Amino acid sequence: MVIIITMPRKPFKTLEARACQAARHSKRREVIFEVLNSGHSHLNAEEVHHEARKRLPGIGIATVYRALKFLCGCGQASEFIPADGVARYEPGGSRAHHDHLICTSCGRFIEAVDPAIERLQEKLAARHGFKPTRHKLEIYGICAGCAGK
Amino acid sequence: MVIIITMPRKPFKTLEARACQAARHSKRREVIFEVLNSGHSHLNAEEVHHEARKRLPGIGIATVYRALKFLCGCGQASEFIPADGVARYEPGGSRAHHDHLICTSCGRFIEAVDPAIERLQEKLAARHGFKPTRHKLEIYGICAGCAGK
DNA sequence: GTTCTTGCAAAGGCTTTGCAGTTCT
DNA sequence: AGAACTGCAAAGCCTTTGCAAGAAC
Repeated sequence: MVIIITMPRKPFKTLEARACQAARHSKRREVIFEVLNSGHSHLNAEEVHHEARKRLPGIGIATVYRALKFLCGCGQASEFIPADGVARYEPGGSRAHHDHLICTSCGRFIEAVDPAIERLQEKLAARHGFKPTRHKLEIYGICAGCAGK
Repeated sequence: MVIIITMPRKPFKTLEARACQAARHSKRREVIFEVLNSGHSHLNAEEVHHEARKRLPGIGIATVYRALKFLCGCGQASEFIPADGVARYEPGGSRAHHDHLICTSCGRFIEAVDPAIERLQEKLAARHGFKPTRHKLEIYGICAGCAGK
């Protein structure tokens, strides 16, 4: 049986260079880009909005959502959706790929990569005649800090 | 910095045996359990509802959601949330763990497991002082069928 | 009879969209 | 001027919840 995934949450479409260049210089987008790159990471839209407001008090949540989709489309940000279904955003595109260890006790996100796992994933996909374009690995559990308590 | 994940979508809580036994015999729950085990897999709540209606025309969507959470809590079903943020359900608990290859062209879900990857994931977590409880690996790409076209 | 379950409708939470006004080129 | 961007409020979608009625024990 074939299951069709309908995507009510519109995935950002990868924009062509043309579209990215057609973009105008916008203070809002710049600020949102800065927020993503300011050390805070894995922020959700609301948190990005909160940070952005500190710099541009009038900025609206819709603008934040629009800018995030735009940045994702241009490869300047990436979106990921953890088990609670609420999108979170990181600077950069897939270039800086990494997986996540997510602490279910304190909510901390730890970034990690293991080249060996990456290779095995490729092989696993190949074994099923599948051409992978991207993947997502999330490990939920208890982080070192929380385990110590 | 620590990020707290708020979980607006309430994760099903693992029910104690007591709670599972306190449950009454309910035709609805039985039917929903059957739907999950009927060969259709990776159904979302709406699809489960649709199937369940064929057998019990009057069943409501709220009942479906409640039953799914309940079954997940008892380990008789498991929930997973793919990149579109819409929950999908499978029969069985974590016992029958597997990862997913998801075709972005036709929407097909392919189940796969690779013990070597599982082991490496454990090691990766351990390397970060992290005690994993569960994990999720999704590989998005093009399946063999779609690639052939 | 008490406790659990259900349907319905309403509410919630996150995200997108329509539209009129604003900004950039 | 023309095209893109923005804020606001409204709408959408998926999911949860309150409540009165129903079913199970």
